[in-house]
Amino acid sequence: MDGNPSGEESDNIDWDTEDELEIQEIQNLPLSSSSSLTVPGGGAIAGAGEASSSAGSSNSKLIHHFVGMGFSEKIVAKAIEENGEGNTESILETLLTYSALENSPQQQQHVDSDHCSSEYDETFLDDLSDMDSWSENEENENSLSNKDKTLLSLANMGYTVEEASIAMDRCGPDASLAELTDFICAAQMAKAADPYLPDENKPKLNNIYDNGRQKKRKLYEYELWKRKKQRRHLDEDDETIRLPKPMIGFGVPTEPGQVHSRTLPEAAIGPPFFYYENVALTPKGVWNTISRFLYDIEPEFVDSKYFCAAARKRGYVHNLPIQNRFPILPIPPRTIHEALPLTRKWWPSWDERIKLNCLQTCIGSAKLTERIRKALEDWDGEPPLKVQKYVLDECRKWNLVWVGRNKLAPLEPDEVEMLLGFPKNHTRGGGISRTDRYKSLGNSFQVDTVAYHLSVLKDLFPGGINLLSLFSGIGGAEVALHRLGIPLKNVVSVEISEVNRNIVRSWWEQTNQRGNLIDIADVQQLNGDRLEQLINSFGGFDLVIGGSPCNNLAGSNRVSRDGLEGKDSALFYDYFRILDLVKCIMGKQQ
DNA sequence: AGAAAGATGAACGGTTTG
DNA sequence: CAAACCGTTCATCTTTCT
Repeated sequence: MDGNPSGEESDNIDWDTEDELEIQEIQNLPLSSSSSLTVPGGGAIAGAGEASSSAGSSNSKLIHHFVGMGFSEKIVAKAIEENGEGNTESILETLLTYSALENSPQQQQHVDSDHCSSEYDETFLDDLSDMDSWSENEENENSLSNKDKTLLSLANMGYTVEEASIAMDRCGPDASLAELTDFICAAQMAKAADPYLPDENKPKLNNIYDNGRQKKRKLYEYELWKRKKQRRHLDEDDETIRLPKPMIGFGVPTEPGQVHSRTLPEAAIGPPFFYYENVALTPKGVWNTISRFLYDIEPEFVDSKYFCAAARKRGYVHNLPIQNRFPILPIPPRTIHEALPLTRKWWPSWDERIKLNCLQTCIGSAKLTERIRKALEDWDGEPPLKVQKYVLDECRKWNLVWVGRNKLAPLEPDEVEMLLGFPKNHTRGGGISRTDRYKSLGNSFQVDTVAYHLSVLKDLFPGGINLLSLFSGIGGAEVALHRLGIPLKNVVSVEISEVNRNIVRSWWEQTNQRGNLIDIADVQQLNGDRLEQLINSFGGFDLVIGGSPCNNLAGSNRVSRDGLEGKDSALFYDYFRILDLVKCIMGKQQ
């Protein structure tokens, strides 16, 4: 915008030159070229473990568990041998000791399988020793110096200890967290853009699945967890995020109890605005982690039952203003009767449901509804309480509605579309199966809820917005903005599923959008270069929005509810990575 | 015809919270 | 204790490809 580099003596000029100097000095420091923005994540290490460990026994499961934490299989086996399978706590202690002592060449090789630079080993050792001395201090004193606290915060945000300490040296002891992250980011950007560095030596800003770094991060995380546990043991100060009751966040249109203002942490303030969504009911600690990465913003937990006829408990982390929100009109039906009037005729008085439960990806089977019908037709009028209880439990579990005498049925796809705030037949056609419609819808936003939060953008961007939509799915964010009457100028939409991309594309065409829709299949393709190119072409994103995969967090998952480190839910870290890159690139251009 | 790919239906607990 | 939960996997049936 006002990036006018003419020779006026303003504060800006001073800032700029100083910045450049510092960046240049940084480049001369022995900063490893593999120093990159790193965050912990699921895939790589765990995958390697899966491939190499053989099937079946409880022992191999235990090995796998520790390999997943970032230790090598060899060392894990040794530690288990020494401690026995029973005592996981002491196995971990042993593993940590090993990792500090034994940085054998074999292990290094095992760790850096592919794309690690030659400087990598050095970095790894440095960081480990850094970590050790730090954790020793910790145990001796049982309190953190300010410096350590800052270091810890930076590490938690995904930066390496090395980057963090350089930044702290450079920015001085009084530097704020925001200044430090800006500095690190600037250094990374400068290095990535350095025309004198050969490409292969440039840091990969998007390279978050680097095996070795992940390993280091895992160790670091574990140390953190251990200390947290200790602290909790000392004082019962429970800092896990609690869900509000009623679950109305900063307020909903229909209920009293609005919060009119909040103070965002400095590092959280845009540009760009951002909006992150995921399920509210996660395993413990997940929302703490999400909030910590997303600049310590307090999540807003809202149940969509205040917006439509179905429950949908979700957490939203965003840096949007919260004043003067308004809902999409008309207000959608908010009871089952209003939403599905045809069911009223068959609805028995003993089924007191007013709202549906959360709309999920699977529906009840025909066999189940048939069983229920059989169980009900034995009684004329009201069945005994026992039967009522059975039927109601199944109704709530599967969101069944009454479609005939004694006859229950799951919702039709178009009914789900309506409840979630999508236009009818939004997911229909284009070769998508019924099952996949349910799946895509079950994974989507509730449009009215999200739109209520996004409504504040309408006055701020009367000419429309540039949108970066990650994990777009069937385009809940796009539909919400459109229904709010906010023009969409350039939309970059990242979505892995082809049918979902087709749904969004076809919606885009059918609603006669004037803007430009760019779709990308894989978040991994969105690296610093690509983002910079996109941002340069239309001048930055006004909003970065997305809900990352919840399947490893969601309560319905009986198989792989592995938390934020789960195979898919770990993509949250890509949301953070991309958001932070956008923040950095846009910050730099101003 | 037979293989391959796709669609459908059914069985599968556990964590967290109040 | 009740109540809720953006799900995964496997067998079987159906459709499509060779």
